[in-house]
Amino acid sequence: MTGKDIILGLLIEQSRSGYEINEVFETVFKHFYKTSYGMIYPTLKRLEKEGLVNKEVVIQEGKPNKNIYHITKKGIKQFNEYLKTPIEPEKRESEFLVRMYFGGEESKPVLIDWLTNELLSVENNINQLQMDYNDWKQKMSYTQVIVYEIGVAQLLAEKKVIENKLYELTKNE
Amino acid sequence: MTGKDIILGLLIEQSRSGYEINEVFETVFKHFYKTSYGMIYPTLKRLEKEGLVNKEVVIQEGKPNKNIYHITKKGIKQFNEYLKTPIEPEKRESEFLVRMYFGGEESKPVLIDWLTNELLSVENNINQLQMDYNDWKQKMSYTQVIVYEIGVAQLLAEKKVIENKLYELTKNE
DNA sequence: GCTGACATGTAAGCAGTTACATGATTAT
DNA sequence: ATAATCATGTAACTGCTTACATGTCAGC
Repeated sequence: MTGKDIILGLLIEQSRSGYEINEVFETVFKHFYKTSYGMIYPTLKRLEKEGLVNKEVVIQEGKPNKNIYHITKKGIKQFNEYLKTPIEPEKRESEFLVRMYFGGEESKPVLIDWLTNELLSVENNINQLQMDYNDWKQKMSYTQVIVYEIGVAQLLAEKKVIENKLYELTKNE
Repeated sequence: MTGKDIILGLLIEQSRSGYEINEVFETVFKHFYKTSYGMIYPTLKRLEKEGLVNKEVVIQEGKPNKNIYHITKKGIKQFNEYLKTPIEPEKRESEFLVRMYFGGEESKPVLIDWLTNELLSVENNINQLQMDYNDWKQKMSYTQVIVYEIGVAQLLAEKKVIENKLYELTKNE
């Protein structure tokens, strides 16, 4: 799975500009895939050259022009080919957990600081996910609800462990 | 955070060979960081050239020789410098969740298949984590127990959601 | 006049991954 | 014989990230 596959999927859902694709990556999607404009624009260009998408220049009032990309038959075919490949195991890189792993010698206040920051970050993610959910739940498919529910459940699980540990670390002071 | 930082951390814990470093990456660690020999050996070589580690060749009976790497003062200093950098947000790439996101048009049997496979994979991860925990809990630091508990909690949370969805999908058949 | 949302791009560099290559020893 | 475990490495490639670069228009 590369950025190309995901962009094709998003363009099958509906025609979009690079900017709009990035908006999708910044809401629900960012909980299981991270990327940047530096990947999106060059990929769209390449996709067009390969005949997998068509570019349409849309002149807007009060806003800069935008390039809307439409999927082609070849693009749909390509995405269906991707769907046949085996699902890769999840890749995860958590610097918070790495630091915790190595943090055995750290003092209580340092651990409390790390855990408190992670708790804040987890709580922000939960809030963002729930806001995204409220905005989009009318349009969400059955499987998208599953994605949302797994995301929230995992964040809540992490939150609970951290809260318990923070309680343990602070109760005797 | 790069592979270099983590290898330095593991060599502060204790002196190890490249092979032994990989063993650590294949147990607890793999739940929050993935890598391969192709990163480990070149990094150890570079670390030695930079004077952050020292190589010792150990001749073994009944096994091939191995290169044990020992951290130097400069290496410890370098690791402490790393510890001062801000913690990067978690990077996650879940192809299962990407497929689910795009899977709105798939038939029930296909969804059941995807969810069942993911459930198996999650259950395997839980079992592996619990086995690692039983093997190492005597030596684990307080913070390593936290890492373990967060890992298990998140996997159990995902398991629960998938089981509920599978029940929903299969009850009316 | 300036901030913020909207909008598109490039180029250098990096931190790996993948595939290949080799070999000893032990257990079956 | 042959599979499994132990053990070390390289070289080509890749897929992105980071930083840079540019610009419009709306609202305050």
